[in-house]
Amino acid sequence: MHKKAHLCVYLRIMNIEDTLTQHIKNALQTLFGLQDATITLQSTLKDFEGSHTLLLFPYLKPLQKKPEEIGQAIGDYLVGKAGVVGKYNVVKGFLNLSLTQEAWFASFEAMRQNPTFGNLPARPQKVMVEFSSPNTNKPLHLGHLRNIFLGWSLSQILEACGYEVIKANLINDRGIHICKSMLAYQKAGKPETPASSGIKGDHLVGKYYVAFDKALKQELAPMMREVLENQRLDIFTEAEKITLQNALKKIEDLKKPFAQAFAEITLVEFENLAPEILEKAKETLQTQKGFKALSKDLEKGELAKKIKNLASLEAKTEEEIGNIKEIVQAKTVLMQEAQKMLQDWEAGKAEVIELWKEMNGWVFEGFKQSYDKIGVRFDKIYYESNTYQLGKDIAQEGLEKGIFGKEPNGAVSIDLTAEGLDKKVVQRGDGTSVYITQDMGTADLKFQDFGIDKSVYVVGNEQDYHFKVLFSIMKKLGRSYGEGMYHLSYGMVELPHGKMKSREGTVVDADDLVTEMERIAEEKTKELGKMENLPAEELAKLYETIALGALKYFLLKVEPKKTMLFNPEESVNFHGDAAPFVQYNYARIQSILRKAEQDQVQYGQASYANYKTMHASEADLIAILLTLPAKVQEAGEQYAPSVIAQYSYEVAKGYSRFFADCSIFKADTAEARSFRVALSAQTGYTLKFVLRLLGIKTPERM
RNA sequence: GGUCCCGUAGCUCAGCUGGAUAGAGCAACAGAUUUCUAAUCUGUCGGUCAUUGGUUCGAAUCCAAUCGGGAUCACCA
Repeated sequence: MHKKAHLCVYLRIMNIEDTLTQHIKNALQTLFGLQDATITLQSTLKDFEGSHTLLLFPYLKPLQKKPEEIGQAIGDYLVGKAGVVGKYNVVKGFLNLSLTQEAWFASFEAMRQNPTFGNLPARPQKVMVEFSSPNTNKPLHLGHLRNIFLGWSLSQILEACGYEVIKANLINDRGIHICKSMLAYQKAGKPETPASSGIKGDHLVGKYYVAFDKALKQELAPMMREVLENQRLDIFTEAEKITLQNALKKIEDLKKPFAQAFAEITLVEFENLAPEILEKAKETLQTQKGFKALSKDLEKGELAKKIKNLASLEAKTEEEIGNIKEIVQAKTVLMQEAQKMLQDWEAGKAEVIELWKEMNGWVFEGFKQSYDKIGVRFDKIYYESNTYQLGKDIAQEGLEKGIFGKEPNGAVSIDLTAEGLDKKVVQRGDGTSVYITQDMGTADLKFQDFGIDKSVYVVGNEQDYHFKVLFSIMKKLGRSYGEGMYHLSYGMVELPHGKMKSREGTVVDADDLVTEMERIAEEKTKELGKMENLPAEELAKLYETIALGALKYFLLKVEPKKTMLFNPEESVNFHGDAAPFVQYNYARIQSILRKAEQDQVQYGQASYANYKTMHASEADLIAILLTLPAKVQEAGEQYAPSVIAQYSYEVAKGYSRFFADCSIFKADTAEARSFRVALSAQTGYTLKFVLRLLGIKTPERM
């Protein structure tokens, strides 16, 4: 009872912003009779004295007074009344407030007393976060890692925000992609297994996927030549012929403007350029390919314009060739065999199912190892082989409700043009599912399974449109969770030379990357030579903690929707704005706490009750620590782990500065020493808290 | 072509519910350790916030147009 009342007092003082806001409201009303004025508080810029700044601009007009006048009046009121504000200064339209030492101590104490500081009150809502959702034909790569880390971190953040969170993974274990791997495996004719080959299951299956692709290319090349050069179309249906002829005509039509534009270019024009660009240009001119890449290297000007024009013509031609390829590819023996296998799978043909189960089993085992390694697990795993037929009843339901309509051939569709979207088919004319059919069904399944209020999808931004449509449909159908659907859309991770392309072997494999990061972590640790006394087992754990931390932080600190660049040579830093720096500060704090224990330094409130002269970096650090709940809330509301990542760096930097400015065990007074240990402990709590939200571990020493 | 996203320092990124002199890290340069972890701290250098116009007391931030980059526009997934 007593304890509870005690806590309430603290909680009231704790939120300085709320307290200040309330006092300022009172001031405005008492002094000027202003009701319900908007109050904008922001943190004070470095160069000015104070910690909180009130913007006075909004009051200038209604009060018809100068900002200095208003600022002084409010400032005087606050200093007189509140006991929170010690002094103030007014600069132009800004009222800078300095808090009293008592206010800092009181808020610090409140924070310390709250063992779950940073967690928001529980709310009776369930949210499912679906992430990872891999295909089972190849191993995880860097792009998947961005997805997985985002999903995991968001789950932790939402839990801290008080939601009950279900982490779900929807594995795409069926379809043409896995049939390709299966077919290649079958054809290879030797009974290779992960055990026999020593290759991790997902990598082994990926190997056969690549093999299929290679064989397909070989088969396709002469066929494409037949079509493109000899225009022989006898193997195609009439409808296909028409499409192909159209495409061929377009390509033909593009040739003349291309040749014309090409003729206008002379090598002389390139001669002023850097030698490496000249080299590139020569090659491009010779092969008449790669104009797009070349145009990126050029400065603005006449020449760049010409090259750009060529690049655009080249792209159009390539697009047409792509269209042709799609049709021709379907005629290859390999693709037809793969399609046949898919049909057999759907028909439940025993030997196909058996092989499918075996190979998927290998992949799942491989994925499990990867997930374990990066510290990720799921509460629920869905398999698309179980869900891909779902959603047909919803198509029916939509028809009955008049939300969907029928096409002449029986396809079910929805017209979303009123919302700026298009018409979308949700079920084929033959009654079978399309992609969105199963997503509708799965959305309902998730609700049936867990009674969720919100549903988050961590999926790449190439599916932005798809989710707009899906969410719109589920809302129209009146689903209770419809308003709570959110697409956490993230951008691609690009490499210095451009996109990752599995076919060109420029994919950064997730397992390889983690291993490489651990190697670097080991190298850096050894360079520093501080950890030589640690047993090998603990060292290995430390390397893993640092390596994964660096990688996760690197991928999480950037706003999700932005395309980001990954440069293997230099991207994942261990210094500055990076996880190892944050972890390092945590480790330092643990070292301090160990020493405090050893020296039997008390650091309860009583031990520093008489400490009065706080250093500026101590107050700054408290101010940073106090914003934890606000940061958690912001990150949750915006679905933005980047907010937490940036905050973790802010905390670490604040501590690092404090550490440099204030000696702890050699402090002038015992009070100062105790307080600084307490401040370190609270910082340690905060660092651990936020790093956990990012899925990053904290080392006890490093 | 329609729609959506992005464009901030040499590089990678913050800031974008409008507020002071646009911030960090990396890189470069100059300092700091008889001291609790230097994977650190302090400082210097570095910017027409893509461009133009508009709204406003005030715009990197909101609106419009333009230019660049990307994505997407299937009865594919």
